[in-house]
Amino acid sequence: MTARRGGGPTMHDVGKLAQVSAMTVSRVLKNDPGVSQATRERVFAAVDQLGYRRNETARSLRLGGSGMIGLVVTNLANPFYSRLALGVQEVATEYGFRVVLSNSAEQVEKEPGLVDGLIDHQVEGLIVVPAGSRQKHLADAMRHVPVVLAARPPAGLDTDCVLVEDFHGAREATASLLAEGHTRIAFLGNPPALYTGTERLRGFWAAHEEAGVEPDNTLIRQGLVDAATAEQAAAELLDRADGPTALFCTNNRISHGAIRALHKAGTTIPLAGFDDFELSDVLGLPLTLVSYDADEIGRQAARLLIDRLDQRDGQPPAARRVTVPTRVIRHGPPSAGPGAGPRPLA
Amino acid sequence: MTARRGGGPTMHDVGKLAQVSAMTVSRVLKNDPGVSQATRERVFAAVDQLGYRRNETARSLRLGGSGMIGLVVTNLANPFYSRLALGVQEVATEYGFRVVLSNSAEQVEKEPGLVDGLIDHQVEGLIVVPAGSRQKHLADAMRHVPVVLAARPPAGLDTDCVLVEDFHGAREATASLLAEGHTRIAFLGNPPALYTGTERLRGFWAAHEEAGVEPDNTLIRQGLVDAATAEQAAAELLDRADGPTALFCTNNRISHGAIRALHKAGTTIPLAGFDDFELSDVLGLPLTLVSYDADEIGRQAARLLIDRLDQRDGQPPAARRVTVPTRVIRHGPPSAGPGAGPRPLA
DNA sequence: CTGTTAGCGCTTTCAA
DNA sequence: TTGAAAGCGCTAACAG
Repeated sequence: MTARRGGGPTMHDVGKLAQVSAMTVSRVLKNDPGVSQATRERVFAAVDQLGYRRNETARSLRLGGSGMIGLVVTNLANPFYSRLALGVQEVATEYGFRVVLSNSAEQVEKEPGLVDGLIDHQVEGLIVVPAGSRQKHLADAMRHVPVVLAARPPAGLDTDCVLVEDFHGAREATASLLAEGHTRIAFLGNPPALYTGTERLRGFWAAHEEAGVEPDNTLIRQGLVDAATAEQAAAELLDRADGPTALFCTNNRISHGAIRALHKAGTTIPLAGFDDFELSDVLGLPLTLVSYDADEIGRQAARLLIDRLDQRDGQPPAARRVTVPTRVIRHGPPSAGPGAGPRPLA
Repeated sequence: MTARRGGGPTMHDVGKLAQVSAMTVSRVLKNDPGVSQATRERVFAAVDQLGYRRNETARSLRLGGSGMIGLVVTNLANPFYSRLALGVQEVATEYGFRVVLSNSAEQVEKEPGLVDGLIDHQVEGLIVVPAGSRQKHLADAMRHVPVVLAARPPAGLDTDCVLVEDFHGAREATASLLAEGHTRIAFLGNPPALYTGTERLRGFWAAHEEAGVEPDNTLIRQGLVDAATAEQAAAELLDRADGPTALFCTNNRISHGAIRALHKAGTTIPLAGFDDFELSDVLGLPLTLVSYDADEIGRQAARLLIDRLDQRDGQPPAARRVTVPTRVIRHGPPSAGPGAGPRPLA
């Protein structure tokens, strides 16, 4: 077992050196106006000399609040989450809160433990991007602190959330493919248990209905969890004689897998999908991407949470739902339309 | 100002319900063997009923150790840092430590504040990827807790660090370009104040010397801080009549900028650089990338730190330096060599 | 303007 | 096997 360190100087030590009580040191450090300038200076001198740092742990205990909010995400390596984290941090800092980040590293089953851990460490609130569809651990968490969901709606919980225009974005991007004349568009999606998955499928479907095109069910693949599974699914579809003339991908990792499949097959067909990504514009592929501001999701979530913290004494406000807009981006060569069929790469 | 929450049930409350003292509750929760089975069960029942969670803040205060280590990075959106963070977390968890992540969001001047904040929150040790070359704040930090540096060496500090084979990797990648006959290779690098910058330039230079090629100083651009500045620098070089026949980039963001410049110029020449990146293999560009395991940097750093924490009572060990190996990866079409000159894109 | 007292929730130590 | 007392470092509330 690892030894724990005892500790450095305390306010008492500082006080002794500055010839005042610990209480006065506390006042000086808190910028309490009721301290003479002379004393103030002596205290600061003592602080410097001892290299004293106030113990926030003791402070939290005494004050009954840690000044921390917890953020739980699945995968920081995905820019979506790291941008979201930046947004949370930006707003939290502004309001004097510190953010403690927890990363479930793609393991859904770790999420409840992370949430509990954060609560044990006295975070005053939580922002969570739930990895799975089970939210019981979040209901438990809500017994202790306010919880705000990001990018996923609550399932049986009465709390705030920040969502992307999933339906709208998917419909718009799909419609753009349909407008180019594509009628055989493959859908590559994450597990239907995820809200974003079903919602984006709904948008995909709605665009078809509006265009009077019947979607081909055999071109719909859900349950893709990462770039590798997406690549395989895409490869299988591309291999079919009656394969798709365009692809729709529900997130950046799935797009990556699909792009890799296209590359390996040595062909290309138009691809639409959620999430813009780095270098998407230099791939030279016909891409239609649904882009949105992940930072903004984080900022909004932080605002909702802090607002709830401010209201802690009064009536808890009714659950709110904030939506972050999407916009469609076009990259690469203009689509040749479905007639051209799969195009060999240059 | 934000109200602070009072608090949920305490051990005292649990004890009252289970008809034991708080002390016994503490023992049960700690798995202390000296408690009767019957009592144990009553306590657990009370814990469940109240939804009790042990207050880690109070615990830390009493124990004189928080069980947390701090990690400071500049930019979580860069996969290098998020992978590193994963590695740290992996090892820390294994040893029962929690990781508190702090992100300076590219603002070098925020780093000292983050470090101080973590110390105030009683982290038992720190892992830092220093953003700049000034390390005075780290010297201050070392007065309180052990500090391990990742990806940068200490400058005037006596402490452990984990480094990449910067020199070796740069030399090897450059050598591969030289072997293809290139003699006019541009160097696009980050500010020389950063260790990785100068070290990678040294490798670049050494490869030239070994090949008997005189590097052209006018092709060397240092001080590039992001993709945008790199893009501009690359564009300027490509625009010259006596421009380079190949590029060397010192990190992923600079590579991204250079690739975009190539794309906009509508030409391509071989590019070598540090850091592999997503979709590098489907760009269809002749790339020579120096790849390494960022997770492993994090893991090693965590090991060094935890080892130091274990030795806290005894003699502090001498500063150690661990190196993580690099390997060179080739992507895209075989280089046509310098004779071919800039090649129009397909 | 400054100090004393008490206690945040927990655990170590000592006693029963 | 269990409990009482003391105190980790800090600060609100009350003196002086």
